[in-house]
Order: sequence, then structure tokens, then C-alpha cells
Amino acid sequence: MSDVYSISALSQEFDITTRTIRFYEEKGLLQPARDGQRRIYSAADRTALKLVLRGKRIGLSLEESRDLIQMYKPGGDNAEQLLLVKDKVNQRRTALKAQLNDIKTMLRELDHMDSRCDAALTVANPMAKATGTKS
Amino acid sequence: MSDVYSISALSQEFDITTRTIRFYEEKGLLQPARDGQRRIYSAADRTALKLVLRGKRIGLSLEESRDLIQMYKPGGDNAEQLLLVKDKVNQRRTALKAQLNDIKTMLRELDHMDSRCDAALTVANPMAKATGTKS
DNA sequence: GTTAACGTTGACGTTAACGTCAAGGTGGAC
DNA sequence: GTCCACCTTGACGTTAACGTCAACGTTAAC
Repeated sequence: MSDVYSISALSQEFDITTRTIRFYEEKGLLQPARDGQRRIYSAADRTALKLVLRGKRIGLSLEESRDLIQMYKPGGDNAEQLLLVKDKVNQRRTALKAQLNDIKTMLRELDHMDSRCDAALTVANPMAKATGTKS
Repeated sequence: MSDVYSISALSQEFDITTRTIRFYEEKGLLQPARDGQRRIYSAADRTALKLVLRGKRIGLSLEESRDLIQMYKPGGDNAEQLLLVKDKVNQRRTALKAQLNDIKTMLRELDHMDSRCDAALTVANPMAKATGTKS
């Protein structure tokens, strides 16, 4: 429950290099506090880092993740800002839904290929049982 | 229903440059036939290209897409090959399911942010109606 | 027969996202 | 006080995925 972290602690937790973490700071994705020279990461910084890494896993660029993090933050702006954020949120949501469909389609195709492999294997060796990995 | 395509026809259809298509060939993702010098793309080539582009949308590298395309192809190999393919298929499937969960989580968070924007807007201006974009 | 549209092969440039290495500061353990 | 593990800031290198440009072949239209 120590709610501050060193750079190496975060790098170990998420299995990334310290260089990567510093790089994210260069790009404006993180703004850790300092103790003298040393970087001190808060729980919020850690959360932001998690967001970036999840963003990477789903194919977002660092710039896109930075925008998302920005949207997460202040919240209490004027109406114009809020509408702009809402718009961006909805754009991203539309993109994610499309991506979700792409993934579902590919999963169906992989299921299909798996079945066909099983079929071919059964023909080659009717005694062996297919390993059930589906769903 | 013309089942062959020129490089520019495909580039227009998918809104990519001809350079990109040639690059994919360099990387072994496409192997179009030739009419003299000219590249001739079959329906199968076109399908492979679609797979690559979908792969990109969901964050796959070209190398990963090439592997997937390879798995789609022959089918009638020996048992050892088939088991290897089955294994790769299942690895990819596991990864895609994880990615699917990441996306669903992010979609939920975006929904949440959208609601909070609406709430903040309603406080600022109780008369205006929120634009329903959800689900 | 020449022009315009389309194609070809290099070859070099660019951007994102880090890796790698050098040179040095710093704080606690002994 | 002197290691040593950890941290710092540069600065240059690298890989993937193309963009861009030059120089040239080809073919259907006029």
C-alpha cells in the first residue's frame, strides 16, 4: 500500500525498462513529482502508466493514449470543453466498437481453422482425440 | 465480378498507396502473378490484403499477419504441421480474447466518462438535453 | 509516332517507439 | 570514507512501416 513508487519499482511491476518510462514522460504521458533529482511516482502516475500499456495492447499510439489520459483528468471545465471531450470520447468509442467487431470476426475464423485442423487430424489418425480448447 | 485486379485498383478500393501494396509483397504478405512486368492480383491476393489491413486495425504487425495468412493457406499437411498450426491458432486466440477484454473495459470507461460529461453539462445548463450516443 | 496513363525497380528519407551506451550525481551499508 | 546500487541527463542507434523521388518500360488512344 505504499502509494509512491520509484522508477525501477514500476519498471519491474510492468516488465518494461526505465528508459521506456522516461520516454513516456518525454512524450507528456507522465508527470512524476521529484525528490531532488529523483522521480517519484504517485498512484495516479501508476494508473496513467497502466492506461498507456493497455492502450498499446489494443493498438493505440502513445499520442492517442496521451489524449485519453488528458480526458480522464480534470472534468470540471466549461461546457465547450465538455462537449469537445464528449465528441472525442464518442469517436474513440466508435473506433473501439469497430475494432471489437474485427476481433470477433477473426476469433470466429480462428475457431473455424481449429476445427478444420481437428478434422484433418482425425482423418489422418481416427483414434486420437482433439484437445478441446474452444470457448 | 472481374476476379483479377491491378495494383491501382486495389489501392483505390482500400485507400492505400501502391507503394504500400508493393511493400507488403516485399515482406512476403502477397505474391501476385505477373503479366510481363505487371502485377496481377487474384481474388485470393485481394483477400490476403484484406486480412493484412484488418490485422493492422487490430494492432497486428505485418509479420504476425503474414503468419496468419500462412496458416489460412494449404491445410493438407502432415499431423505434426497441423498440430503446430493448431497451437499457433490457440495462442493467437488467447491473445485476441485478452485484447477483447481490454477493449470492453475501455468501452465501459468511455461510457462512464460520457455520462460524467453529461452530468457536468446538466449542472451547467439544466435545460439542454444530452445527446444519446450510448450503445 | 508520340503522348498520357499506368506500370516497374531502386534508393534514400521519415516517424514512432524505444534500445544502448557514456558520464556522472547520491544516499545508505559497511 | 568508500563502495555499490540506484538514479540522472544526454546522445546516438535501431526497427517497422511506409513516403518520396528518380529514371525508366509499356500500351492504348489519338
